[in-house]
Amino acid sequence: MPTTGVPRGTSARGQQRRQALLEAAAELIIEDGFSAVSHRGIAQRAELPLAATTYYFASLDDLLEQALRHLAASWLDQARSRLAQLPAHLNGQRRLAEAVLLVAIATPDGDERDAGQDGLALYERYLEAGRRPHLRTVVAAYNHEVDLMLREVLRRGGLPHDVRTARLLLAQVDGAMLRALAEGVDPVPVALAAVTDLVRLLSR
Amino acid sequence: MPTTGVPRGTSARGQQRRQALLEAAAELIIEDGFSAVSHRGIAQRAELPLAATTYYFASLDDLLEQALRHLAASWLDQARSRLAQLPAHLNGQRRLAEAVLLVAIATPDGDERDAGQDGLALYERYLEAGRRPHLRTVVAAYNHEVDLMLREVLRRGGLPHDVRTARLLLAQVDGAMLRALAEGVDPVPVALAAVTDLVRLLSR
DNA sequence: CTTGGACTTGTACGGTCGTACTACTTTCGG
DNA sequence: CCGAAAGTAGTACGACCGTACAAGTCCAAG
Repeated sequence: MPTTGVPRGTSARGQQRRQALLEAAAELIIEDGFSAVSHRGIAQRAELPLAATTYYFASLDDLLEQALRHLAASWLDQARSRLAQLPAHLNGQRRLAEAVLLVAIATPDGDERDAGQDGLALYERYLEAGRRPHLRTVVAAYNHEVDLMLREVLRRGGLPHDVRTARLLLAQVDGAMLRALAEGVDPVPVALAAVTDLVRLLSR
Repeated sequence: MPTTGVPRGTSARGQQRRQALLEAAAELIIEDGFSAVSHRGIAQRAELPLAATTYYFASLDDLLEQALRHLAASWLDQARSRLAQLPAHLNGQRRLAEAVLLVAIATPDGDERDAGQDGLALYERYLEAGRRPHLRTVVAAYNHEVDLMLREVLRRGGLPHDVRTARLLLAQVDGAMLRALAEGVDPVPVALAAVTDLVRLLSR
């Protein structure tokens, strides 16, 4: 269903333009943060006129919500493809911890990145959703999917794979990452150490 | 040292006004979020003219940094006073988990609040610090103090009280709180359950 | 070919923003 | 008591913002 009562952008070209705007918005969210995204910024990034942003989307809120949905979907896609590449049995706490990070952190190009600014967007979604109720369902659905994947990782590691444990893992990753990002430390090693500790506790 | 080379607000009245502005800014950060705070909003809240905000502070960034410092200090004060009221021995995993939350979460009026919007500011500091390097030291120092208090709580609970364990606890609280806030769930019970699980793992 | 609706886009409106500036008042050492 | 410095505050400037709108183009149905 379209964003307004009036049909907008139903043609092939229209859908292309919508998509271009959403991707531009997603990039800006990652680079500059949620609150720094504007109609004009999106239009410039997508190389489209300003008015295109108001033609295809009812409001900036609407655009941002759909952009977040787009982001979450691509994050999930990546996490799923990473999970698919993992072996059926994860031996060793270190290997298990690495697998947890692979599905819990959706960095753009794998773990080679230092995730300087990019990681922030991953967590800004929490804040933004807390403030804007209509984003909550998006985040809740995303987190639920991550829970499921983490349970699968736990299962492959021979650990208890109930929901509580999965949530424990995700919260640990989020908390450790966020702290490292805030303190200007490389977040991935910090999160890896934290998750390794937690995995060690779980396998006692 | 003053915020600029020129001495500003050294008089008694000047210091009062500075403080009023900082407190107004802190309240606005908590209520509306970091990015929604403006010179005009602060001035209105403090019942001072707009120009007072630019007279006492070199820039909005400067004002926000000092406001965050003010907030962190008051959070630490509260956490310290709560820690002081705790018994010397914390018996039981539930009691220990509650103690962890008491020092790790600086809600304004204790745990009676549902921490609807207020909790967000606690975590928005992470995001803002990640984006603005000069805020990192503030957050890092705050977190370090919380680490120390959590180690004391662990000690009173008869659990290993090294830094790693304290960081594990804080990350768990932060991750669980943030998720609950984002999903619109009452965050304190969620965090309590998560910390209880972690404490159970630690005391095995 | 015509015509009506979808699509496109330059432009403009009203608003808020950070900050600078200019007068005015208060304070206080000499 | 006075003059300089500090403090105070009203106002203005340029920039950016979300959004509305009118005038244009395009295209398929009649």
